[in-house]
Amino acid sequence: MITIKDIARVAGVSHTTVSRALNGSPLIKKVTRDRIERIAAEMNYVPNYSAKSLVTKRSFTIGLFFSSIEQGTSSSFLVDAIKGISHALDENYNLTVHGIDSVHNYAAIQPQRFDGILVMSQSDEDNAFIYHVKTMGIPLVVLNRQLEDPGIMNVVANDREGVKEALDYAVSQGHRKFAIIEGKPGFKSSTERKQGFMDSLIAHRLSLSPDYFAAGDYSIESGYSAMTALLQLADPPTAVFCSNDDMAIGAMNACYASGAAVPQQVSLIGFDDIMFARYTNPALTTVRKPIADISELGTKMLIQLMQQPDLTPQQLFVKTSLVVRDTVAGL
Amino acid sequence: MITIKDIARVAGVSHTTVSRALNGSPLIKKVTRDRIERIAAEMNYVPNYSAKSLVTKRSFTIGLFFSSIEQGTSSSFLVDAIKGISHALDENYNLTVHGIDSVHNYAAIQPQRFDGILVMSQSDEDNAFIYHVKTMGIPLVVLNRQLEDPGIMNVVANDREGVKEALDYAVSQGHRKFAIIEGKPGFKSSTERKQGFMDSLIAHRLSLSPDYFAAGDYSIESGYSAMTALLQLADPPTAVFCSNDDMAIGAMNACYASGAAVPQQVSLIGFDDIMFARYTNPALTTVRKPIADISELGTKMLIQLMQQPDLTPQQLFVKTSLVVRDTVAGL
DNA sequence: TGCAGAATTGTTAACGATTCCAGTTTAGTT
DNA sequence: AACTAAACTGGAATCGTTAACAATTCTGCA
Repeated sequence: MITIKDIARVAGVSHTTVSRALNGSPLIKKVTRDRIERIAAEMNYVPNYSAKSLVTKRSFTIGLFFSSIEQGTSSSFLVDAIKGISHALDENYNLTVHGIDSVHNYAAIQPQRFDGILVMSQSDEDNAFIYHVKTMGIPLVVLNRQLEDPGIMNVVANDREGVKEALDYAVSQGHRKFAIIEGKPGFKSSTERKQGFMDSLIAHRLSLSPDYFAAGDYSIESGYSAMTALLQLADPPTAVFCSNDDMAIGAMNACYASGAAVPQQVSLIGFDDIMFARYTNPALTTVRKPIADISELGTKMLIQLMQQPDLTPQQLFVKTSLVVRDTVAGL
Repeated sequence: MITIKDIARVAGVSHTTVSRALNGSPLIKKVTRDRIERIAAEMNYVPNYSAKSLVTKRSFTIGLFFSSIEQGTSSSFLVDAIKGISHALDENYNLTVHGIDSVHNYAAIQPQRFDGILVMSQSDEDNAFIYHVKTMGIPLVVLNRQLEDPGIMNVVANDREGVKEALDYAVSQGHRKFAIIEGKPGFKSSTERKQGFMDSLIAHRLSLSPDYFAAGDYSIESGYSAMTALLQLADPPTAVFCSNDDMAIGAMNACYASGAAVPQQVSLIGFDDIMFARYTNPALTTVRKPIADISELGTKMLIQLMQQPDLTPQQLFVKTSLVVRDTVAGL
């Protein structure tokens, strides 16, 4: 294994000079630096990060923690998240991945082990973990789930605006009677999406009938039963916004079961753009939550936070995009 | 930050003794050890892994590399894989995750940085990377994709047996006319699954008509067109085995388009049990590839390999399981 | 030419752990 | 009680790097 001392010997300088040259210190003359860099490259030198860490007290690893490793719904998140993060992350940082629910020993989550932590959060059950990280003083960014606490850096999708845009589109297609299947009660995302739904309807001076607000909890099953109820209304809606894609899939199945044609009879709009949205039959029109972008921006914020820990936490919103497929009919 | 020297001071012993006590050295008297362990726990001591790494030359991190981070199909893999791995992995090991295609500098993949490497492989394009790891002498296990090279530890699903079992089931449901949509030519998995298909048919003395062998390449589109062709046959099959779920989804859409009812007119069997398999309409009967189990077993093998690097590489097969849903009709 | 001050480079000591080798204590035997 | 072997503990070096401080080499100008 090549060390800076080996390079120093070859270059005829001290190992300190080598260290400085390789770390871009301004103390080193350009010719010396160039020569040392060339020699290092020739010798295939790779720095020993353990030694580096030991003295600089930085670990060069950032941790990605995500909720519900035991549940299925988060699966496509993860790849997108990792993609976005590695985009923003320096190549000699390590990204370690953990399920929050498999962290048994909170004491092991320490500043000396993580230079920074990203939490891909999907549920308020993550809060205990989030606050532990915060109290340990580890630079932290929470992704994907909107937090109430303004003291934590938070990057999320602009759900409200995204839903409004989708509804605007449906209005432009001629729809006037809109229903919503709401998300899990108590979740910030549920109220945000509902608000976007109402924003659009109000902007277009459309009526908001109480009958058209159906309860849901983000599960396929709840989408199914909510849709079934909606279809039994005397005057059913022509378009239904489902607060996530899972419920949209449930709703679509309910339509099949009730013999209601999608989209001719009922138009459907989802939210998330999960992988499966493009495979449904017909393919689901939905609002794409840009997980990769959220992750990339979050990582950039984390890096800033690592450099200046006193940076004021912000809440950042990333724009969603409307994915028009085949479940909204023109009237 | 608490170090062993702090503990030594409190315990009135040398830091050497503390190190030994905490690492289970037999040289330390039981009473001394117990006392030191108690003090360490009281002081919330957490070892500094950088220091440990520096002297022991172990990094305490194992790397998970997976192919095609830029493609979608692998998404559900990743969560399952991480789940399985963390099951088998000691809590003070770090698991770092990387996309193979985002590794630009092979030189950074070094023994000093990884105690071991797992490759979740989906394509033979990974081979270059795999051989780099091998030549670097890093303990290595390749998961999910069957390798030709017997010199590399390899854990895969028993595709052949799994397909056979699924076909046996379809036969038991009364089917006699079976078609197959094959996987990507040249892939080991394609031939294995095809072989399982034929094994079952031969065992049941059913005929293998060349018309019933349709080419595919594991893509949704190829499933669609293969199925379309199959439906236009004068004597179409009653059951079609699709070599993966993606093609099964394409095939199902082709059935919709041609007005062939699934499963009444055509029964469909997939392979993989991807997340969406349960969401299709009707829900897809398929062969579950036990990614979590593969990953867990692979990790165990990797740990063994790390302890005794001269262990003879093996090829291990993990049993699949048949997931009966709604796409195979009883005749 | 000589010299101050700037620009470079080098010496040495950390960082927190393990480990070799030596030193001390304890126990067992005579 | 004396001696020896076994059991246990400690001192000091080491891993590869950075960084405080010291030392050296250049500059430019009187």
